[in-house]
Amino acid sequence: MNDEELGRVLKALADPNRRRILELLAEAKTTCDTGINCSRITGQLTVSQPTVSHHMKELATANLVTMTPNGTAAILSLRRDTLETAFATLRERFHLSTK
Amino acid sequence: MNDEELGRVLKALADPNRRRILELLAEAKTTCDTGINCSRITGQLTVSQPTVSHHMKELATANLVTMTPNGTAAILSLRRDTLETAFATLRERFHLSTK
DNA sequence: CATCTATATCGAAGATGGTCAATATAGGCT
DNA sequence: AGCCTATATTGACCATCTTCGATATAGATG
Repeated sequence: MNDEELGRVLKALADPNRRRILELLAEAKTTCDTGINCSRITGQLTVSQPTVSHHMKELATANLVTMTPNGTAAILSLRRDTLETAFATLRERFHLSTK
Repeated sequence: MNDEELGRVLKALADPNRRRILELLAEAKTTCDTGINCSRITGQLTVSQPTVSHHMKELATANLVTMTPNGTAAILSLRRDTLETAFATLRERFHLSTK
């Protein structure tokens, strides 16, 4: 992963609301839910719908979530692979043990 | 690691110049150098000395570097433990495998 | 003490970022 | 067609961030 992509991921992770969104997606996956959409997320946060939409776009641009349109809504899912790649890149750049 | 500390770490990592600083510290350590100080870092980057000083403060606040004063200069070192803790916290929050 | 080198602080400028209300777009349903 | 629900876009506001020049502080050294 190059520095530009890494920067997008880290900038995306730097906001508390975006971290919360990713957390909600992670939880939704493990509870074997039917899936979570933007309006469900808006219900969980204390920010407006346009703000959530903005954050989702940032997360999608950073390849941290995929948004596949499904009718009116969108199926959201966490890109764990991108997180893994980002962590691996950071480990390499900072000479951390690659355990 | 709580969300506030995590936020500081991620925000610190979100800037390219700060990532470069951490990288220089990581390299300095592995090359068994006598150590690197702020002026050496200023020489490697394309930003001014006050800017480097500002970034060092941010990195120190995030516990990503320690700056122990040594005479006129300062001995800088990378806090790998903080990085490890941050990664572990993110892994836990996003339900990634804790390998 | 004077001076040099290293780092920090101040104050300001410009850029970027998070947020909202208002509005637009678009798919599904009656 | 008309409406409802879900998401996106626009435009603006305010806060934060990065950066700089100028200056201050402080330790070392002649």
